[in-house]
Amino acid sequence: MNKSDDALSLDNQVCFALYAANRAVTARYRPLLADLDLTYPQYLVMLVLWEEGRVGALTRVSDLGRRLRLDSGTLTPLLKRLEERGLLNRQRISQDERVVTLALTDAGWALQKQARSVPQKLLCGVALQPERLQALRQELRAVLTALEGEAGSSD
Amino acid sequence: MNKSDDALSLDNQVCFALYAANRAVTARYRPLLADLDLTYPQYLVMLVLWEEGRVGALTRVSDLGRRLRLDSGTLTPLLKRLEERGLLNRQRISQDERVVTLALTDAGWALQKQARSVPQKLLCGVALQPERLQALRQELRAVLTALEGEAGSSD
DNA sequence: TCAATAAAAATTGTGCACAATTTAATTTCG
DNA sequence: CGAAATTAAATTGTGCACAATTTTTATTGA
Repeated sequence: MNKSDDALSLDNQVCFALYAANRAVTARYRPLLADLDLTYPQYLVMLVLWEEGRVGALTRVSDLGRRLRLDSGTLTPLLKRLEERGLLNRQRISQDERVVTLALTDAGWALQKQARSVPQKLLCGVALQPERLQALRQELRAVLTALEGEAGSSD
Repeated sequence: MNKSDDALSLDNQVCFALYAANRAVTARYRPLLADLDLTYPQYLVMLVLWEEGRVGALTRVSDLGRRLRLDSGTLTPLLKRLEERGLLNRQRISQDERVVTLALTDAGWALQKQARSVPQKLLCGVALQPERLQALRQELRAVLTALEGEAGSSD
């Protein structure tokens, strides 16, 4: 049996490539985010809050979950850590006491300034053309869409 | 500031696409692997052992780590679980007592038969052409190579 | 020789992910 | 109205990842 024919061969698995590449990218982020004292998932949460807060929207935990594809089991403890650090406040809304909304503090907004240089720094020293990365991003979005069965072109 | 220009926009981040796609793929695997009572990382370990055991090689924990880019902090407890389930044996070698080698049991080899249908089943119901997936795999390998600074075309 | 160094795996501790369940609030509908 | 169903978040428990340290064994070199 030829290795390149074998569906169980590690090297032939897109999924392993995805798994390994994801961890390699996250590892590349780690020292940059350490300067902000954030983990990668925490950084993603902050990205959403910076983006939605900018237009004056109040982000709910469920909104975050929809954007990041994470549930409350992951988000609740993560958000508590960010709250303890003083980056955001969590508050139930009076119209519906089940809902928790998230509001950035001044410290949370201040951190955005520091974070602006992260994407630039990340690409620095990586020998990959931006166009190629954008093509990859679109391919990955297509995979995500196909797997989720969603119309995912705008969110 | 235009959203599509914003480097801090979630939608523009290749890295988030990678993160989300990876989790979506793993989620797609989960029910298939549940039939084998394996997690995805456990499945990857078994793939390596099936592949290397086939040629009669004794796989070391360090070999696994190199292939999967995982350290002993991750592998040791995972391998202990697989050993407890009777899928493999861990044994230190006499030439160098620091080294732990892994040998599949009969049950470990038997599981390979069940696993053969997994790649097929995974693609079933996913509206993605195989050629496109292979192109994606190669792109991801290029990213991995660029990030690790390795010659990664053969392993 | 034997102390210093290096190497392999294990251990410890933190923080995700995610399934499953629980709690509390809201909505639906008979 | 008021019980049943639904929803949002929190909780509980398991299994990765990974940094940092420790333990054990092997190798090096003065």
